[in-house]
Amino acid sequence: MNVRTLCLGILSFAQMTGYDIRKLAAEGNFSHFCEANYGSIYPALSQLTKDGLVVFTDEAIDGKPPRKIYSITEKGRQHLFETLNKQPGPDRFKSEFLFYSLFQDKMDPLEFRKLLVRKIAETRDTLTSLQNANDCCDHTPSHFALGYGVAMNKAVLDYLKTYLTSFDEHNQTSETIETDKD
Amino acid sequence: MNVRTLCLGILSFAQMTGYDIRKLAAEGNFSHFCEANYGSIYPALSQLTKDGLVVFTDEAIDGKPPRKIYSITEKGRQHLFETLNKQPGPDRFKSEFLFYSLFQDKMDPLEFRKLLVRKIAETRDTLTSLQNANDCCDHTPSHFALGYGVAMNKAVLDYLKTYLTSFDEHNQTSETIETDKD
DNA sequence: ACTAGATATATCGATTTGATATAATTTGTT
DNA sequence: AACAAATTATATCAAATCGATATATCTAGT
Repeated sequence: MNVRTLCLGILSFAQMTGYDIRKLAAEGNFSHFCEANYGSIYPALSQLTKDGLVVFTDEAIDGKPPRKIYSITEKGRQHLFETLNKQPGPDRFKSEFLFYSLFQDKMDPLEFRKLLVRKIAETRDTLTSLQNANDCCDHTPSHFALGYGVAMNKAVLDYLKTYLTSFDEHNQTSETIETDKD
Repeated sequence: MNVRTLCLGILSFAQMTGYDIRKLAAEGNFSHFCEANYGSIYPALSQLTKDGLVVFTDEAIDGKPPRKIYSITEKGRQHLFETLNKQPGPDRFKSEFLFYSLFQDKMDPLEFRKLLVRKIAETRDTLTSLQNANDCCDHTPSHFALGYGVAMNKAVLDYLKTYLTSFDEHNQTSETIETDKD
C-alpha cells in the first residue's frame, strides 16, 4: 500500500492538514498500517490534488501562515473503495531487537538483559496505549484493529517476561540490575 | 538498521552469495528483522567489500557463470559487534489487512469475510513454518526469536478465529462460504 | 529433447526515509 | 510582561530502499 492510499483512507474519516496526517501515521493509531513521513505525505497530497481525489482550502487569513486543510472528494472516495477491492499485501513485521537477539551469546549477559528489560517496558507502554484507544474509540471497525494489536502485544509481553525469568535463573543476573515490577 | 548490517549479520553465520542472502532476508527465517531486495543487497555487498568488512571468492570455473561467495572478515565481525552495542530501533508492524478492516462497514460482509478467512490461513501457515524452524534449528539464540514469532502468531490466530465466529453470528454468513476447519 | 523453474548477478526508475530548514503560534516560566 | 521552549505547519533533499525487470545458466521433470 502506498502513501496516497493511506492519506485517502485517513481523509475519509476527517478533513485535516498534512501535518495532522503525518502525526496519525507516524505516532497515532494509524501507525500500525503504513508509516509515512513529511517527505512522502506532502508529495502524495500534491498528486492526489492533481488527480482530483482530494481538495484543500488554503486558509491564509490576514498575515497568518498558510494552512491547507485537505478533504476527500467523491471521486477520491470511489477510488479508495476500488483500491479496497484489491487483495491486501502481507503483514510486515520487522524487529531490530530480534536481530540483536540472534547474537546474545556474543554479548555480555548484562547488556542483553538491559535490552530485554527495555523491550518489556516498551511493549507494556504500547499495550496500555492500545487499550486506552480501544476504550475511548467509538468507531466499531477500529475496535477490530486495536484488539488485534492488544492481542499481539499481550502475547509478546508474556513471552518476554517468561524469558526474562528463565534468563535470570541461568545467569544469576536478577539481583545485579533493577527490574521494573508489574 | 540498514541492509549492510543485515548482510554482515547473516554472513557472520555462514558464507554465501547475494542470491542466498536475499532469499533468507525476504523469505527465510531472517525475514523478521529487515527485509531486503536485490536492489539493496548487491550495492550493500559492494560497499562492504570496499570497506574490507567482507571478501568474496569469484568462482568462475570453466565457462561457468560467475558466482561470488561472500564471507565476513575479522574487521567485519568487529564492526558488527560495535553496531550491536548501539540501541536497537523500535519494532515495526505494518498491516495492510488491518487498514482494510477499518472500512469493513463499507464493504460487502462476504468480501470482508473472505479477507478474514485468507488471513487466518496465512497466519496458520506462518505459525507452522516458525514452529518447524524452531524444532529443526539447533542454534540456541535463534529459538528466542522464533519463539517470539510463534507467540505472536498464535495470539493473532486465536484472535482472528474468535472474531470470525462472532462475525458469522452477527451476519449469518457462515453457511455461504466454506471455512477451512482446524 | 523440450520446458519450466531455480540459481545468480545486476541495474534502474519510482518511492520512501530521515533529517533538516523555515516561520508563526502556543504554552510555560520567572 | 518578557522570554524561552515546545508545538504547529509546510516544504525540500540526499541517501536508502523497493519492486520490477533483464540476462543467462543450470537443474529437474516430462
